[in-house]
Amino acid sequence: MQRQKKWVTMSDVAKRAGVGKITVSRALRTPEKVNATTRQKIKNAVAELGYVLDETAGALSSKRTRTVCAVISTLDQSIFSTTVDGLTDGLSKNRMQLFLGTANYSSKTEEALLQAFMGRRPDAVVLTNSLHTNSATQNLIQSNLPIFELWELPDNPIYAAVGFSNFHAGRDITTYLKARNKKKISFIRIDYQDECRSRLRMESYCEAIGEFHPPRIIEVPYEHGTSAAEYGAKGLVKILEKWPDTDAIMCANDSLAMGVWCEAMRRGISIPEKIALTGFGDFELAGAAALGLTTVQIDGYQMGKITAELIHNYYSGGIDVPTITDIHFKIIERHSA
Amino acid sequence: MQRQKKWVTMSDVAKRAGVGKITVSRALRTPEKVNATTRQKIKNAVAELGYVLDETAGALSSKRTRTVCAVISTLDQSIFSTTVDGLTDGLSKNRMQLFLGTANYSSKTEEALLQAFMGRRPDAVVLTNSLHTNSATQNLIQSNLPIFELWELPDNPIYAAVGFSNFHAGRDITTYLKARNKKKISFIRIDYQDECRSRLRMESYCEAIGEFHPPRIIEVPYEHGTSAAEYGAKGLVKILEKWPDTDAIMCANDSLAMGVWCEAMRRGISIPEKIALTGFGDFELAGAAALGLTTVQIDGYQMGKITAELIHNYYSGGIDVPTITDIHFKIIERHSA
DNA sequence: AGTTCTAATGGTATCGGTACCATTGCTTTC
DNA sequence: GAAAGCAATGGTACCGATACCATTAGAACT
Repeated sequence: MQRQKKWVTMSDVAKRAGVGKITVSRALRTPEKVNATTRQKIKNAVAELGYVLDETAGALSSKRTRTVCAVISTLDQSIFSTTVDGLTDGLSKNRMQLFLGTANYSSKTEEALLQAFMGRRPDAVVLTNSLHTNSATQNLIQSNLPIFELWELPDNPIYAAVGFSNFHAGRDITTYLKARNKKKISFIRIDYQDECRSRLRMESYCEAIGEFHPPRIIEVPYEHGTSAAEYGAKGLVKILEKWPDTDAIMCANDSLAMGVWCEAMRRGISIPEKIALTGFGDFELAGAAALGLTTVQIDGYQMGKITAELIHNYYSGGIDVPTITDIHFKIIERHSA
Repeated sequence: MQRQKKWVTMSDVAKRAGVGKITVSRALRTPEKVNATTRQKIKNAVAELGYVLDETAGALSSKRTRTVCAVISTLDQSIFSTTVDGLTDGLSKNRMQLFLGTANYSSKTEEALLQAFMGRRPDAVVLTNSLHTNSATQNLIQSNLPIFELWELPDNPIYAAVGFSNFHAGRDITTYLKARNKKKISFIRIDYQDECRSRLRMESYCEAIGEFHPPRIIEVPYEHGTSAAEYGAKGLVKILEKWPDTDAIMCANDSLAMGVWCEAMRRGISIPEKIALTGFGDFELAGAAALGLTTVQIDGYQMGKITAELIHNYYSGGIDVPTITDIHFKIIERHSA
């Protein structure tokens, strides 16, 4: 254990500038309330001493930590990374910072993480896992904090939701394929523990397929270490076995679609002539320079940024936070379907 | 601005359990120093009141915030996401939490972010950007905090580095291709602002190519909104124009390689028969089920986890933190080269 | 019995800021 | 000219934990 640096304190700055420390506080927090000359003196003292305001102490007395805790499912190869970028960017504009934790699609882990995070007394909580344990939900409600659920629009948000309708997304993609005269549409998804968003899209696929033909669903439970592309490749094989007349495949995400695409290439199955293919997420690999995948685009960065702004509004007064903020989705038409 | 919840305090718990509040503190921090029956009474009181220890206050008096600040280049589609997962997982084991910020490959932004982060009085700082402004470096040194530079092994780390040799990685991949009897090897990279890691790999490519043939390098400055795959696709076109006899392409990352791969498919260029292809990073898309790309694998998760442990060691006493921790890399041989 | 030691517990000061209220001096208003 | 208003500043009491030292009681040893 090494020595701790002795930090310069606000009193040091005050002494140096020849003012009271409360004036220093004001000069840093609400400069407009301090006379210009005084402000300059303080500014100089701060620079000379290399003072950095201690948010830790400020948080304790003001009861505002200016922190937000985010629990996300995973960062690895996931749709949530842009959202985190948007969050951190948006928060830093308002001198707020983000605590990050990953729950690996487990609501049990999420609960433990939230417990730990509550000790940080955040000003807001952001969640991307769709399912929470009862106990976690109770604690969140009792905390009386603004809780933001992202990437979906639940019927009863704990506090507020910023996202889009997964149900509509699944429906629209199905409709899109039907409109392209596809007759036999299959669906592939990975069944992550405690995740229900791609299930929603599956349900809407079923509804949109309706009387058209019985649903054709490949659903594989997630196992650690197996890549989505692998599931996709295997999924295609299964589909060809079970339903050889399939002429369109909807994938629950772009990584799955990549697996399907590559396996199709290997087998000489042309896309979209023989089988049309759609994904979800509009990952980099979906772009025209790569797979050219028809997919659903969601602006994850914007979702994070908007959430940061809503949090700011919540504490700025006057502005009510909407329970539901729909950022919508967009079907990006490329040459795979 | 909404009402704040009145949190239960340690004194409330102490009163309920009929002990002094310092005993409550001990029961929670160092349970072994408290009598079993007392501990149980306190445990009950905590449960009944739903008490959550306020780390904010604890940090102020103990001068240990149990937080770590990480500034990463970007999360989006990047190699750093697994590292962040590893960090958060590793830290939470020791009741520590991670503050995250993204610097978008700009050392100016990194500097601003670090300034803000210093206000949080972290116990350690983690950086993935390779270049820092002078002022940022000075501040970091003066902070006297353990600073961890990741994903590389600089000659003079500010405090400590956890990573691998980018130079060796570039060299080994070049040697690998030469050993496969490749005669004309080109290299593609994106020139990000304030980033020098892929440049290191490029330099070692030049060195390893040596007298073999003049270096063949395609280097494109990064522009926001353009995907790596797009650069890859365009890069292949340029290479075919400038050096039609190229029989191997080294890409500075797997996303670039995907662009090359897809463009090659479109043009009917067979990989690896006509042109061998290598990437860097071993992203999901490189896997056997997808592109089957020969690439360099780095265990980013482990890098984060190890860093978390080093931070813990630093504060646990006794154990010295090594200046350099080499986690190595591995060439994964698949069918693209 | 007296001394020493240890385990268990508590009292008080303190960490470094901000909230709240008070004060000062000057301008404005009727 | 007195009252009221306002801008600028400061004093003091906290916020909710932990550090540090003190205290107590009983065990162990001489």
